[in-house]
Amino acid sequence: MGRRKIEMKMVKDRGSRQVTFSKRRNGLFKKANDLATLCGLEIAIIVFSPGGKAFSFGNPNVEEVVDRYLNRKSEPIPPASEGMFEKENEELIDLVKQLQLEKKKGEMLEKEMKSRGESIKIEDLDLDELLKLKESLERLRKNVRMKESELEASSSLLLLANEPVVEADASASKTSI
Amino acid sequence: MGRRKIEMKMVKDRGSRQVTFSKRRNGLFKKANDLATLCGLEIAIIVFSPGGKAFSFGNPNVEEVVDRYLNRKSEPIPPASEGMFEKENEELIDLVKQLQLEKKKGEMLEKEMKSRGESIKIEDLDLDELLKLKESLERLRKNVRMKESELEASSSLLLLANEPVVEADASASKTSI
DNA sequence: AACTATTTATAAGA
DNA sequence: TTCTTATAAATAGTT
Repeated sequence: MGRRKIEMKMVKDRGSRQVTFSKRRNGLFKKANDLATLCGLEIAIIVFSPGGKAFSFGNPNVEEVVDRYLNRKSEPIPPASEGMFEKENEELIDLVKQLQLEKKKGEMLEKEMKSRGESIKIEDLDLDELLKLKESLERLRKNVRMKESELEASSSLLLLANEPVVEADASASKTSI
Repeated sequence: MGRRKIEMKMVKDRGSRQVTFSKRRNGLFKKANDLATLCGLEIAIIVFSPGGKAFSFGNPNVEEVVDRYLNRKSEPIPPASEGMFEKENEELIDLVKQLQLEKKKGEMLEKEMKSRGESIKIEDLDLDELLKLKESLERLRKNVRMKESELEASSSLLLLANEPVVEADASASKTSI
């Protein structure tokens, strides 16, 4: 589905096959996510890459769907309640406030992480969450930039991301995450 | 993908939802079949229809893929090395990609948030993104926990290595997140 | 189920 | 690898 139609048989070239796999896996997972969203249903995809590595997508998660499938149970997904959103809102507000605090204090988050050293636990949900939010904001940076009329918003996000503003130059256009 | 673009939220009308499900399930399974054919790999999809009925696709079959997925031996975490780091790094990247796929699911939370009139000094667009992100993070939490054992080592490393992002050029090592 | 006007996915290319 | 872009494929609304 691109420049040319391709034969539906195994791609011979190893490199091309890996590229095809990566692209189509992303597309497949997106389709699955769309389906889950549009129809509000449970779905799981498990795929082993040409290299033998397992990739998976699940709504709400792979294990739950697989378990339901293997045990032929059919429990409806509990709908989100009003109270739950209230709770989430409070958490979000706290998160944003924390991030704003980080913005003012500069490298506080990094220092905090370092000071806690090896004893840090993945179970520390707040910190874990902040880290992932930071990661996501890094990705958002690109999208926001695409909207030329919102450069200030971009700046805000960059500040919120608590990262130094690193303008990509010609030789450093590669962005992790 | 048709006469009009549709909102990525649950289709309200039951009939329409069923039609959407049927069409997109066929499309999804075809995509999965194409991927399996082109790349010669194992894949399984399990999905429960809005009516609670199970549909599945598997190459070579669902059971084999699920069994391989559930019984794969958790690979011993190799001693810290650059190679190991990159491997785990990519795994985290995949998780974040899944997070991004799900970030559109925060619509209700978003509206609820706005109705409360909480005035956080960020542009609406940015706030929207943050809200979606927050929802995504909540939904991703389970998956992250599932991967916990695999990611713990790398996560700790990433936390400790939370230096300002260094954009990699051709000669630099890939170290960001 | 079929039909199309559009949107989306993606094979090549850069 | 990431990003374009020309083209193939999927599909929403309709018949």
